[in-house]
Amino acid sequence: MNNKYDELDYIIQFCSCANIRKAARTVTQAFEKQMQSTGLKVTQYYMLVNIARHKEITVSELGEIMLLEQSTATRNINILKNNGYVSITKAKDDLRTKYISITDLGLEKLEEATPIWLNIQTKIEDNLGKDKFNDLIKSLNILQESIE
Amino acid sequence: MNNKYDELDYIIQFCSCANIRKAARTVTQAFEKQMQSTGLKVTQYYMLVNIARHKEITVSELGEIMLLEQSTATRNINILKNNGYVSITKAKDDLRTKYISITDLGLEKLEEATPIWLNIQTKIEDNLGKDKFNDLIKSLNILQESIE
DNA sequence: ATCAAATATATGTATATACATATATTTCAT
DNA sequence: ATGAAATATATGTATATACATATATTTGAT
Repeated sequence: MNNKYDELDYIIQFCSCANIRKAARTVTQAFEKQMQSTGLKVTQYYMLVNIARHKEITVSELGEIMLLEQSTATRNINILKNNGYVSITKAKDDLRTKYISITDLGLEKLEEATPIWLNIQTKIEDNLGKDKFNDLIKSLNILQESIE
Repeated sequence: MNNKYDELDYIIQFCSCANIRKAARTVTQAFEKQMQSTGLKVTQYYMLVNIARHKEITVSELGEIMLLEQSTATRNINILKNNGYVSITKAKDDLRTKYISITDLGLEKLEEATPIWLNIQTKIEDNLGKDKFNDLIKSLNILQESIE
Protein backbone atom coordinates (compact mmCIF):
# COMPACT_ATOMS: atom_id res chain seq x y z
CA MET A 1 0.00 0.00 0.00
CA ASN A 2 1.23 3.53 -0.67
CA ASN A 3 -0.01 5.04 2.53
CA LYS A 4 -2.53 4.81 5.31
CA TYR A 5 -5.41 6.20 3.28
CA ASP A 6 -4.89 3.75 0.46
CA GLU A 7 -5.12 0.94 2.95
CA LEU A 8 -8.28 2.38 4.48
CA ASP A 9 -9.74 2.86 1.01
CA TYR A 10 -9.00 -0.74 0.19
CA ILE A 11 -10.76 -1.97 3.30
CA ILE A 12 -13.71 0.30 2.68
CA GLN A 13 -14.09 -0.83 -0.89
CA PHE A 14 -13.39 -4.52 -0.64
CA CYS A 15 -14.22 -5.75 2.86
CA SER A 16 -16.17 -8.89 2.03
CA CYS A 17 -18.13 -8.70 5.23
CA ALA A 18 -19.18 -5.08 4.83
CA ASN A 19 -20.04 -5.61 1.17
CA ILE A 20 -22.29 -8.52 1.89
CA ARG A 21 -23.91 -6.88 4.87
CA LYS A 22 -24.59 -3.76 2.85
CA ALA A 23 -26.16 -5.80 0.07
CA ALA A 24 -28.19 -7.67 2.66
CA ARG A 25 -29.52 -4.41 4.08
CA THR A 26 -30.45 -3.10 0.66
CA VAL A 27 -32.17 -6.27 -0.49
CA THR A 28 -33.92 -6.70 2.82
CA GLN A 29 -35.32 -3.20 2.66
CA ALA A 30 -36.58 -3.75 -0.87
CA PHE A 31 -38.44 -6.85 0.23
CA GLU A 32 -39.76 -5.24 3.41
CA LYS A 33 -41.12 -2.31 1.48
CA GLN A 34 -43.09 -4.46 -0.92
CA MET A 35 -44.26 -6.94 1.69
CA GLN A 36 -45.30 -4.24 4.13
CA SER A 37 -48.98 -4.66 3.27
CA THR A 38 -48.84 -8.25 4.52
CA GLY A 39 -47.41 -7.31 7.89
CA LEU A 40 -44.81 -10.02 7.36
CA LYS A 41 -41.10 -9.30 7.53
CA VAL A 42 -39.14 -11.07 4.84
CA THR A 43 -37.34 -13.11 7.48
CA GLN A 44 -40.66 -14.18 8.91
CA TYR A 45 -41.94 -15.01 5.47
CA TYR A 46 -38.91 -17.13 4.69
CA MET A 47 -39.17 -18.95 7.99
CA LEU A 48 -42.85 -19.59 7.34
CA VAL A 49 -41.95 -21.07 3.97
CA ASN A 50 -39.49 -23.41 5.65
CA ILE A 51 -42.02 -24.43 8.26
CA ALA A 52 -44.68 -25.02 5.61
CA ARG A 53 -42.27 -27.22 3.70
CA HIS A 54 -42.22 -29.69 6.59
CA LYS A 55 -45.39 -30.93 8.24
CA GLU A 56 -43.73 -30.74 11.59
CA ILE A 57 -40.27 -29.55 12.41
CA THR A 58 -38.40 -28.98 15.64
CA VAL A 59 -36.82 -25.73 16.70
CA SER A 60 -33.30 -27.02 16.30
CA GLU A 61 -33.98 -28.70 12.95
CA LEU A 62 -35.32 -25.43 11.66
CA GLY A 63 -32.24 -23.69 12.98
CA GLU A 64 -30.03 -26.20 11.22
CA ILE A 65 -31.60 -25.95 7.80
CA MET A 66 -31.75 -22.16 7.98
CA LEU A 67 -28.27 -21.85 9.49
CA LEU A 68 -29.61 -19.97 12.46
CA GLU A 69 -28.37 -20.17 16.00
CA GLN A 70 -30.80 -22.13 18.15
CA SER A 71 -31.66 -19.15 20.32
CA THR A 72 -32.31 -17.07 17.23
CA ALA A 73 -34.58 -19.78 15.86
CA THR A 74 -36.49 -19.89 19.14
CA ARG A 75 -37.04 -16.16 19.17
CA ASN A 76 -38.01 -15.87 15.52
CA ILE A 77 -40.46 -18.73 15.91
CA ASN A 78 -42.04 -17.04 18.90
CA ILE A 79 -42.88 -14.00 16.82
CA LEU A 80 -44.68 -16.21 14.33
CA LYS A 81 -46.43 -17.96 17.18
CA ASN A 82 -47.56 -14.68 18.74
CA ASN A 83 -49.12 -13.75 15.42
CA GLY A 84 -50.88 -17.08 15.23
CA TYR A 85 -49.03 -18.22 12.12
CA VAL A 86 -47.54 -21.34 13.68
CA SER A 87 -48.54 -23.70 16.45
CA ILE A 88 -46.17 -25.37 18.84
CA THR A 89 -46.72 -28.77 20.42
CA LYS A 90 -44.55 -30.78 22.74
CA ALA A 91 -43.41 -34.14 21.40
CA LYS A 92 -45.00 -36.91 23.42
CA ASP A 93 -41.97 -39.12 23.36
CA ASP A 94 -39.55 -36.37 24.35
CA LEU A 95 -40.86 -33.47 26.37
CA ARG A 96 -37.85 -31.34 25.60
CA THR A 97 -38.64 -31.31 21.91
CA LYS A 98 -41.19 -28.98 20.36
CA TYR A 99 -42.79 -29.38 17.01
CA ILE A 100 -43.62 -26.33 14.96
CA SER A 101 -46.36 -26.42 12.32
CA ILE A 102 -47.95 -23.78 10.22
CA THR A 103 -51.55 -22.85 11.06
CA ASP A 104 -54.39 -22.10 8.66
CA LEU A 105 -53.85 -18.42 9.34
CA GLY A 106 -50.18 -18.92 8.58
CA LEU A 107 -51.04 -20.63 5.30
CA GLU A 108 -53.28 -17.72 4.37
CA LYS A 109 -50.47 -15.27 5.05
CA LEU A 110 -48.12 -17.41 3.02
CA GLU A 111 -50.48 -17.36 0.07
CA GLU A 112 -50.96 -13.64 0.44
CA ALA A 113 -47.25 -12.93 0.55
CA THR A 114 -45.94 -15.34 -2.07
CA PRO A 115 -47.11 -13.39 -5.14
CA ILE A 116 -45.43 -10.32 -3.72
CA TRP A 117 -42.27 -12.28 -3.03
CA LEU A 118 -42.32 -13.67 -6.56
CA ASN A 119 -42.74 -10.20 -7.95
CA ILE A 120 -39.63 -8.79 -6.27
CA GLN A 121 -37.63 -11.94 -6.81
CA THR A 122 -38.46 -11.91 -10.52
CA LYS A 123 -37.57 -8.26 -10.79
CA ILE A 124 -34.20 -8.89 -9.20
CA GLU A 125 -33.50 -11.94 -11.36
CA ASP A 126 -34.49 -9.99 -14.47
CA ASN A 127 -32.47 -6.91 -13.57
CA LEU A 128 -29.35 -8.95 -12.96
CA GLY A 129 -29.98 -11.34 -15.79
CA LYS A 130 -30.31 -15.09 -15.30
CA ASP A 131 -26.61 -15.77 -15.71
CA LYS A 132 -25.44 -13.14 -13.28
CA PHE A 133 -28.12 -14.11 -10.82
CA ASN A 134 -27.10 -17.75 -10.92
CA ASP A 135 -23.47 -16.76 -10.57
CA LEU A 136 -24.31 -14.66 -7.57
CA ILE A 137 -26.13 -17.48 -5.81
CA LYS A 138 -23.29 -19.83 -6.70
CA SER A 139 -20.66 -17.39 -5.45
CA LEU A 140 -22.51 -16.90 -2.19
CA ASN A 141 -22.64 -20.65 -1.68
CA ILE A 142 -18.98 -21.13 -2.51
CA LEU A 143 -18.11 -18.29 -0.21
CA GLN A 144 -19.89 -19.94 2.67
CA GLU A 145 -18.36 -23.32 1.99
CA SER A 146 -14.94 -21.73 1.81
CA ILE A 147 -15.35 -20.35 5.28
CA GLU A 148 -16.51 -23.30 7.34
CA MET B 1 -44.54 -25.25 -10.79
CA ASN B 2 -45.66 -28.83 -10.42
CA ASN B 3 -47.09 -28.49 -6.95
CA LYS B 4 -46.96 -26.61 -3.73
CA TYR B 5 -43.77 -28.22 -2.50
CA ASP B 6 -41.89 -27.44 -5.67
CA GLU B 7 -42.82 -23.82 -5.24
CA LEU B 8 -41.72 -23.82 -1.61
CA ASP B 9 -38.48 -25.53 -2.59
CA TYR B 10 -37.87 -22.90 -5.20
CA ILE B 11 -38.35 -20.11 -2.70
CA ILE B 12 -36.16 -21.84 -0.15
CA GLN B 13 -33.37 -22.41 -2.61
CA PHE B 14 -33.38 -19.18 -4.56
CA CYS B 15 -34.80 -16.38 -2.42
CA SER B 16 -32.26 -13.65 -3.09
CA CYS B 17 -32.90 -12.03 0.24
CA ALA B 18 -32.52 -15.19 2.30
CA ASN B 19 -29.42 -16.23 0.37
CA ILE B 20 -27.70 -12.95 0.95
CA ARG B 21 -28.72 -12.76 4.57
CA LYS B 22 -27.47 -16.26 5.18
CA ALA B 23 -24.14 -15.45 3.56
CA ALA B 24 -23.96 -12.28 5.63
CA ARG B 25 -24.48 -14.25 8.82
CA THR B 26 -21.80 -16.77 7.91
CA VAL B 27 -19.24 -14.21 6.88
CA THR B 28 -19.99 -12.02 9.87
CA GLN B 29 -19.47 -14.91 12.25
CA ALA B 30 -16.16 -15.78 10.62
CA PHE B 31 -14.93 -12.24 11.11
CA GLU B 32 -16.30 -11.97 14.64
CA LYS B 33 -14.58 -15.15 15.66
CA GLN B 34 -11.17 -14.00 14.50
CA MET B 35 -11.57 -10.45 15.75
CA GLN B 36 -12.85 -11.52 19.14
CA SER B 37 -9.50 -10.87 20.80
CA THR B 38 -9.75 -7.20 19.88
CA GLY B 39 -13.19 -6.76 21.44
CA LEU B 40 -14.27 -5.10 18.21
CA LYS B 41 -17.25 -6.33 16.25
CA VAL B 42 -16.66 -6.35 12.53
CA THR B 43 -19.33 -3.69 12.07
CA GLN B 44 -17.60 -1.52 14.61
CA TYR B 45 -14.27 -2.10 12.94
CA TYR B 46 -15.63 -1.15 9.55
CA MET B 47 -17.25 1.97 10.94
CA LEU B 48 -14.00 2.91 12.64
CA VAL B 49 -12.21 2.53 9.31
CA ASN B 50 -14.70 4.88 7.70
CA ILE B 51 -14.32 7.41 10.48
CA ALA B 52 -10.54 7.21 10.32
CA ARG B 53 -10.69 7.84 6.58
CA HIS B 54 -12.17 11.28 7.21
CA LYS B 55 -10.66 13.69 9.70
CA GLU B 56 -14.10 14.73 10.80
CA ILE B 57 -17.41 13.42 9.61
CA THR B 58 -20.97 14.05 10.65
CA VAL B 59 -23.42 11.40 11.73
CA SER B 60 -25.53 11.71 8.64
CA GLU B 61 -22.56 11.80 6.25
CA LEU B 62 -21.31 8.59 7.80
CA GLY B 63 -24.76 7.10 7.40
CA GLU B 64 -24.83 8.10 3.75
CA ILE B 65 -21.50 6.64 2.77
CA MET B 66 -22.19 3.43 4.70
CA LEU B 67 -25.79 3.20 3.51
CA LEU B 68 -27.05 3.16 7.06
CA GLU B 69 -30.22 4.70 8.35
CA GLN B 70 -29.46 7.84 10.36
CA SER B 71 -30.75 6.34 13.60
CA THR B 72 -28.63 3.25 13.05
CA ALA B 73 -25.59 5.42 12.44
CA THR B 74 -26.28 7.32 15.66
CA ARG B 75 -26.56 4.17 17.70
CA ASN B 76 -23.53 2.46 16.21
CA ILE B 77 -21.46 5.57 16.75
CA ASN B 78 -22.52 5.73 20.37
CA ILE B 79 -21.11 2.29 21.00
CA LEU B 80 -17.75 3.42 19.63
CA LYS B 81 -18.00 6.55 21.75
CA ASN B 82 -18.76 4.59 24.91
CA ASN B 83 -15.64 2.56 24.28
CA GLY B 84 -13.60 5.71 23.81
CA TYR B 85 -12.75 4.98 20.18
CA VAL B 86 -14.31 8.15 18.79
CA SER B 87 -14.94 11.63 20.08
CA ILE B 88 -17.93 13.74 19.27
CA THR B 89 -17.93 17.52 19.05
CA LYS B 90 -20.68 19.93 18.19
CA ALA B 91 -20.07 22.06 15.14
CA LYS B 92 -19.69 25.68 16.14
CA ASP B 93 -21.51 27.06 13.14
CA ASP B 94 -24.43 24.63 13.44
CA LEU B 95 -25.26 23.26 16.83
CA ARG B 96 -27.38 20.51 15.35
CA THR B 97 -24.43 18.95 13.61
CA LYS B 98 -21.95 16.68 15.35
CA TYR B 99 -18.51 15.82 14.13
CA ILE B 100 -17.12 12.38 14.77
CA SER B 101 -13.39 11.76 14.89
CA ILE B 102 -11.32 8.79 15.82
CA THR B 103 -9.36 9.01 19.08
CA ASP B 104 -5.86 7.78 19.78
CA LEU B 105 -7.35 4.77 21.49
CA GLY B 106 -9.49 4.20 18.41
CA LEU B 107 -6.42 4.37 16.20
CA GLU B 108 -4.68 1.82 18.39
CA LYS B 109 -7.64 -0.52 18.09
CA LEU B 110 -7.70 0.00 14.37
CA GLU B 111 -4.05 -0.93 14.10
CA GLU B 112 -4.58 -3.93 16.30
CA ALA B 113 -7.53 -5.18 14.28
CA THR B 114 -6.39 -4.49 10.74
CA PRO B 115 -3.88 -7.37 10.47
CA ILE B 116 -6.59 -9.72 11.65
CA TRP B 117 -9.05 -8.26 9.16
CA LEU B 118 -6.46 -8.63 6.40
CA ASN B 119 -5.88 -12.21 7.35
CA ILE B 120 -9.52 -13.25 7.02
CA GLN B 121 -10.08 -11.09 3.98
CA THR B 122 -7.08 -12.64 2.24
CA LYS B 123 -8.21 -16.13 3.16
CA ILE B 124 -11.64 -15.46 1.67
CA GLU B 125 -10.20 -13.90 -1.49
CA ASP B 126 -7.81 -16.82 -1.89
CA ASN B 127 -10.43 -19.46 -1.25
CA LEU B 128 -12.77 -17.97 -3.81
CA GLY B 129 -10.05 -17.05 -6.22
CA LYS B 130 -9.46 -13.50 -7.41
CA ASP B 131 -11.82 -13.75 -10.37
CA LYS B 132 -14.72 -15.17 -8.43
CA PHE B 133 -14.15 -12.73 -5.63
CA ASN B 134 -14.20 -9.77 -7.97
CA ASP B 135 -17.29 -11.15 -9.68
CA LEU B 136 -18.99 -11.47 -6.32
CA ILE B 137 -18.26 -7.89 -5.34
CA LYS B 138 -19.38 -6.75 -8.77
CA SER B 139 -22.58 -8.80 -8.60
CA LEU B 140 -23.40 -7.41 -5.19
CA ASN B 141 -22.95 -3.87 -6.46
CA ILE B 142 -25.05 -4.48 -9.56
CA LEU B 143 -27.69 -6.10 -7.42
CA GLN B 144 -27.94 -3.05 -5.23
CA GLU B 145 -28.00 -0.66 -8.16
CA SER B 146 -30.71 -2.73 -9.78
CA ILE B 147 -32.91 -2.31 -6.74
CA GLU B 148 -32.81 1.40 -6.04
C1' DA C 1 -38.06 40.26 13.20
C1' DT C 2 -41.05 36.38 13.42
C1' DC C 3 -42.85 32.08 12.56
C1' DA C 4 -43.22 28.08 9.56
C1' DA C 5 -40.46 24.81 7.14
C1' DA C 6 -36.36 22.33 6.76
C1' DT C 7 -32.55 19.93 8.77
C1' DA C 8 -29.54 17.11 12.21
C1' DT C 9 -29.66 14.17 15.72
C1' DA C 10 -31.96 11.36 19.40
C1' DT C 11 -35.38 8.20 21.27
C1' DG C 12 -39.22 4.74 21.42
C1' DT C 13 -40.30 0.46 19.67
C1' DA C 14 -39.64 -3.76 17.28
C1' DT C 15 -37.12 -7.40 14.84
C1' DA C 16 -32.88 -10.23 13.77
C1' DT C 17 -28.95 -12.00 15.46
C1' DA C 18 -25.41 -14.48 18.54
C1' DC C 19 -23.06 -15.95 22.78
C1' DA C 20 -23.29 -17.46 27.45
C1' DT C 21 -25.92 -19.53 30.62
C1' DA C 22 -30.08 -21.60 32.73
C1' DT C 23 -33.73 -25.06 32.83
C1' DA C 24 -35.97 -29.19 31.74
C1' DT C 25 -35.71 -33.78 30.14
C1' DT C 26 -33.61 -37.88 28.45
C1' DT C 27 -29.85 -41.17 28.06
C1' DC C 28 -26.22 -43.92 29.64
C1' DA C 29 -22.72 -45.90 32.59
C1' DT C 30 -22.35 -48.16 36.67
C1' DA D 1 -31.99 -47.71 39.98
C1' DT D 2 -29.29 -43.59 40.33
C1' DG D 3 -26.63 -39.87 39.21
C1' DA D 4 -23.70 -37.77 35.62
C1' DA D 5 -23.62 -36.45 30.94
C1' DA D 6 -25.98 -35.18 26.94
C1' DT D 7 -29.65 -32.89 24.63
C1' DA D 8 -33.58 -29.42 23.53
C1' DT D 9 -35.24 -25.25 24.45
C1' DA D 10 -35.43 -20.72 26.94
C1' DT D 11 -33.54 -16.50 28.88
C1' DG D 12 -30.17 -12.69 29.90
C1' DT D 13 -27.47 -9.54 27.59
C1' DA D 14 -25.64 -7.04 23.79
C1' DT D 15 -25.28 -5.40 19.00
C1' DA D 16 -27.22 -4.17 14.36
C1' DT D 17 -30.91 -2.60 12.07
C1' DA D 18 -35.06 0.34 10.56
C1' DC D 19 -39.28 3.08 10.99
C1' DA D 20 -41.85 6.55 13.33
C1' DT D 21 -41.62 10.26 16.05
C1' DA D 22 -39.53 13.79 19.09
C1' DT D 23 -36.28 17.52 19.98
C1' DA D 24 -33.17 21.07 18.91
C1' DT D 25 -31.49 24.28 15.68
C1' DT D 26 -31.19 26.78 11.42
C1' DT D 27 -33.17 28.79 7.22
C1' DG D 28 -36.28 31.31 4.59
C1' DA D 29 -40.53 33.69 3.44
C1' DT D 30 -43.07 37.46 4.66
